[in-house]
Amino acid sequence: MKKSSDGRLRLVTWNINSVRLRLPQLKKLAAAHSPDVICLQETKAEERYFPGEAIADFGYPHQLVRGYKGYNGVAILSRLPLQPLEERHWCRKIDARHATANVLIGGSAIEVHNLYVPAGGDIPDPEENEKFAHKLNFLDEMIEWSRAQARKKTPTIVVGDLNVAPLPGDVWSHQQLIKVVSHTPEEVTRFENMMHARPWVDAVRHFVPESEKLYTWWSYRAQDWEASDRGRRLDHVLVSESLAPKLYSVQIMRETRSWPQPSDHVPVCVTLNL
DNA sequence: ATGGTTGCTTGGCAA
Repeated sequence: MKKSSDGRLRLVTWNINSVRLRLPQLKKLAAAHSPDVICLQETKAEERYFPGEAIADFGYPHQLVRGYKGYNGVAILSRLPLQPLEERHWCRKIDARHATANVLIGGSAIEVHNLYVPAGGDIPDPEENEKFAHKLNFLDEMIEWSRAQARKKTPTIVVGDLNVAPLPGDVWSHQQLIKVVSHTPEEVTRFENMMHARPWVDAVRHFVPESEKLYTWWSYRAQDWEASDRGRRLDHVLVSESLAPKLYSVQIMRETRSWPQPSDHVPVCVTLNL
């Protein structure tokens, strides 16, 4: 009997910054790497305008889409069947920052959470900047949420644009970004507490030492993003402990930042041998 | 030096 592909799961997370504008890039990514599951953030499309048929046509018929007009929006696209789960209402808002489903593979299920954490504005002070306050509250809720499912047996993967670069090696200059939203001690401490709460394993740092610089985002504002290389690692793949031994490889798809009309984030790909 | 670019909701936000 022919061996099925049940043993391998390849998952990509990508802040696509408009799914309609970058549909050709999504198709190219799917063709190049053939992931089983693609988690998107910042789709920026109402659900009725989400290009679901086109995406099904290039291989992802199972879809869970959350979206609003113009901002936020997340989606889980899959070659494998999905069993939608109820997303949490973070910070008492309904804002399309969370999509969650069981991915059914080889007779078992893996719980996938796709999250888009608020960026938090420019001023790193919750008193002066309500967007930063919202971000800190969101991260506090992620700690509680992780704690609530501590040592749960369900194999779980959390991915998304978490908008925090937790390690000095996750930013181009730890010193110069210490007071910049995404790398402040307030955010980093919360991120660490969230990681310890379930606990989660950082799938990318599982393979790449902390001393090595790693980025998934480069600002549109740089004259030459590649030459200046002032990036940050904002996009993450976290796995529950039982999945850590099954991690096979990770890849940050830096090359997509050079594609025509790129997103400012690049996809992160993780492969597990189940 | 407090700029710069992009994408959406066409004009002012959000990132």
